[in-house]
Amino acid sequence: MSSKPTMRDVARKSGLSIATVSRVINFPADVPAETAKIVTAAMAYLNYRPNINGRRLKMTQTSTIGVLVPTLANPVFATSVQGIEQEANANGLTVILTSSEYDPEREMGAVSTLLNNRVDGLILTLANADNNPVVDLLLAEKIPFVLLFNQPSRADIAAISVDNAQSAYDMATAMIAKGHRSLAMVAGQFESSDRSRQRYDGFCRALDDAGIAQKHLVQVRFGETDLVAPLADFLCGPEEVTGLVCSTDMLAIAAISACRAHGLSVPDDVSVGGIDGISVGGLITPKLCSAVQPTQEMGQQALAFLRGLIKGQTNPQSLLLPHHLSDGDSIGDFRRRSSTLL
Amino acid sequence: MSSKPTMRDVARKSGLSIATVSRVINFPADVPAETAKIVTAAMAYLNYRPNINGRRLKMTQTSTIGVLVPTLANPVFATSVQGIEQEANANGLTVILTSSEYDPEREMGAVSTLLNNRVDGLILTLANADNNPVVDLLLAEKIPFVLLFNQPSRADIAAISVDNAQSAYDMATAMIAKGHRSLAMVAGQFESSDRSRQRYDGFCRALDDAGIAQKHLVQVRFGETDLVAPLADFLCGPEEVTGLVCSTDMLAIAAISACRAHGLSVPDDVSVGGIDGISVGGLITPKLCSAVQPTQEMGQQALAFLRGLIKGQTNPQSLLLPHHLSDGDSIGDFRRRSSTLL
DNA sequence: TTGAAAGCGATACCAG
DNA sequence: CTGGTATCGCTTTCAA
Repeated sequence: MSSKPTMRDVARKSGLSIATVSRVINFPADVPAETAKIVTAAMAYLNYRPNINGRRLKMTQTSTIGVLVPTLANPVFATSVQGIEQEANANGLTVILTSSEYDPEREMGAVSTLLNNRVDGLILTLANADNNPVVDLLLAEKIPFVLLFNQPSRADIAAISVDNAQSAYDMATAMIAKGHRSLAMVAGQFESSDRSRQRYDGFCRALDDAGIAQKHLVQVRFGETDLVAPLADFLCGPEEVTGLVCSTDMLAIAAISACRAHGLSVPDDVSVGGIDGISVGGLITPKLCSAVQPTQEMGQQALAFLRGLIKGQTNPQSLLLPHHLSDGDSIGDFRRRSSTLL
Repeated sequence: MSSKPTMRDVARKSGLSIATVSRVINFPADVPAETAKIVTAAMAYLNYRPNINGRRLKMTQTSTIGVLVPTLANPVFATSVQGIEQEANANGLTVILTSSEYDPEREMGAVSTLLNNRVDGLILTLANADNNPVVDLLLAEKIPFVLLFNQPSRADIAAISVDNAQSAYDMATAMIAKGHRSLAMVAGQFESSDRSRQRYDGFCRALDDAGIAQKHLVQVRFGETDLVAPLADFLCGPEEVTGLVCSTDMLAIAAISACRAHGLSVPDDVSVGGIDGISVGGLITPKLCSAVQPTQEMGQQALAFLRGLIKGQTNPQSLLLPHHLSDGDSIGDFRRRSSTLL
């Protein structure tokens, strides 16, 4: 009485068998409407609630998927998880959420938890997609998974991202075309973001192709949002630059604050470009340019892809979403997109 | 062989019983080091991974908690979930995530899913905390839960929030003190956010107390981020106002964009104030004022509170976090706080 | 210190 | 169309 009613209780109440109760829940079509009505009434009367854990134990599929992101404090990941959640909800899947806090060491633990839960598949954003023990484990255990935002070098791993190196290359090249000869890249730490490294590689290649030898790099620790000091040398010190290429929109926003703090007007005195999984944008004097790839949709895509893998209808494959440079205010777009109600 | 190893396999492999295996997993202290070593070796050899669903079925506690937020696309909720996740992780709890998309109709379904999962407790941000069937259900079934950001009128419901009405009152009052006589409130739809209504109430009270009869209200649909048209009447039309009080930081950001689009400089031509679960801030000419209550910590607090409820060590109680008006750039602070690495 | 065995709640096979 | 029953993997007495 005090404890929750089970199928057994419903069966007793309705004078039918537990097997029949199970049928009206799972295969209503296999049961006469009359019978179904009796059972349904009993369920309602008892306030019955199927215990999904019983089902999970019995079935091979758990209808559960695991998600691992660095942090939800970054809107890029948060909105992608929102997309995953939406798509999961539409397909009767339950989402278990974990985060690594950008710490590669914590990834394995988080994934272990997920696997102990016997998730049907995983969607992950890892610090480093290559040479990652988590990836090896998943591959070995043949658990379906798709990487989100990571761009692994192996092509037979399921992944959804933009071309990180190329997008940075394009942005730097565009800034160079506008006349900039002295550029700095603002990036996250490579250990906790392979995207950063890939984008930096693209940045360097662009400068090489333009015959610019001097490459500046400002690396920012995760969580660091005050770029006033880190950028001092470049904005008003000896290494004066005229343009910044930022690894992410969030860094670009922070960089803009720093520019203003140093008395520079953006984008008049300095140009700032931010790259994201969602957007490749540059503040290029005198107009800003950007292109937005909604991360929410990327999340939905990732789950759709994962569902295909789980059903065995699809093969793992790396998907590169197109990126564009176009006119518009990248940062403004970003902000506007994020602007929702509390 | 093809299927995952179970405790039975480990027992067989180690020549011990399944009960002993269970013991080394759950009560290592109750087992001789020698025995434990054998079992551990067998587990490693077999690549054993406990199936949490078996345990969940047997135990009354599932070590799982359910979370429901309107959306993760709003950084306020996303960071709070991040805080929950962090705290859960630190306590060996698994988080199941759902979202309502701001649709009150979807709340019950989401909570049902959570309850079917037999979560130990819930953390929820509801459209309306009062007269909510979800709350009634949870109360009736005696499932521990804590509301986050909601400020229910009943005091015996666990909740963590700021004083919505009072914070809006304070902000409006501060703006009036600066000389503003014509103010408008920018708020979300009341049906999907009781916070909005409570804040609007505070706004009205402030105007009443100041003897200002004219109260302007601009209500914005969820997802709407372009306030140029909605604010046209107030920013350059017949109803010219000199200050905007926004229900959330995100709305404030959108409002600022709209001001600029209308050729107004912020905060010279117009003042904008944003209220959030995290912050009560106003852009008050000539200086911005704000105070930040980190939502991430609110999430952590919520989970800590919930754990107390689950253990029966605490009683449900409504907690109001203090809010402040102080100097600083509310919007800038917000952005800086959000600025992390991809 | 260890093991046998009884469930936890649901699914699904196989008879009736 | 319906019901009995074995089973999923694990926890937890109760004996040995």
